[in-house]
Amino acid sequence: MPELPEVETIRRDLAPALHGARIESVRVAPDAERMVRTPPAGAFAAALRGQRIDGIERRGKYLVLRLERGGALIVHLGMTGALLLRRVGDPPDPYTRVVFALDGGRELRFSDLRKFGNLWLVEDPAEVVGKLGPEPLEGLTGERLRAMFRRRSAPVKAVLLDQEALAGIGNIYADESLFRAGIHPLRPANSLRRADLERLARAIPETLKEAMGHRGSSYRDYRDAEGREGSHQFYVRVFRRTGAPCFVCGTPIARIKVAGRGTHFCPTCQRPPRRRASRGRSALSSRHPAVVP
DNA sequence: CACAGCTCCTGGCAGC
DNA sequence: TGCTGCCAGGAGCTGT
Repeated sequence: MPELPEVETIRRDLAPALHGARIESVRVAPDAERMVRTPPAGAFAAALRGQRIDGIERRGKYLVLRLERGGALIVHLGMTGALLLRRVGDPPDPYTRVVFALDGGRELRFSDLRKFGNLWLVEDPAEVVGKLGPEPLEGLTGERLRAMFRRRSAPVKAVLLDQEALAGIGNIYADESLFRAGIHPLRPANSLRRADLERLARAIPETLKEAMGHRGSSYRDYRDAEGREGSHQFYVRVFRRTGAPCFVCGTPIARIKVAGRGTHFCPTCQRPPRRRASRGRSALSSRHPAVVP
């Protein structure tokens, strides 16, 4: 699953090759037209023909390809998307949904088994990435997290996955960051104490940078622009290590569901939240019984 | 507004 | 062996 470290790895791979490249033509597979969000696939392909790529940026998990004549091609890789830099005539890549033919006999292929990926051609990138929260690698502090979490009673992991809160963190790095910070994924975000927030503000960029050093994590589908796997899956502390011993204390890693996602943590290193009051009559409410009409 | 739950999509895999 | 049905999950959408 491409999250920030994977998308940034792809961006760095593609940047030198794509800078100044000219798009000769674009082909969208008929069964993948809905992956092109705007404009309609035909207009999308026509408008890109002849455009030169001016630069490639990343915002959260989105890649923003600036076009010389203005506007931007924006790509989100979804769950299983890959952007592969190939040459015309190279062996076909399975699940290729969109092909950008470039000058010099090169091709940029968008392969995506599950079709969760999306593409946009827009005048202003803010139309797509404008609502994203801040970049976690740019000046994250405990204070900023506190402001972000202030009105959020959802589990802290759910808020970390919210791209409008913080951009670029997905399921792997949410679990890894919370482990590194020693915070239980079910703690309500707005219940974190200042020390928790400071540790989390350090843990998130550390986790992301370490993963980038390993060129991302490949579980099944992630590939870089050359089709190679990352290696960070061999270095994760908790993600998909259910039942295996915690590297710190030896306790078996637990797996629960949070915000609909498989969630992995160490029950010893990440202390559970204070249990909520039971739904039955609490001592408090029985002292103040509701007035029955 | 915040949040939970549903939807999309497909290959892999458990269970029968 | 081969079928059925469940699972994985990013993000957009709906309902509360």
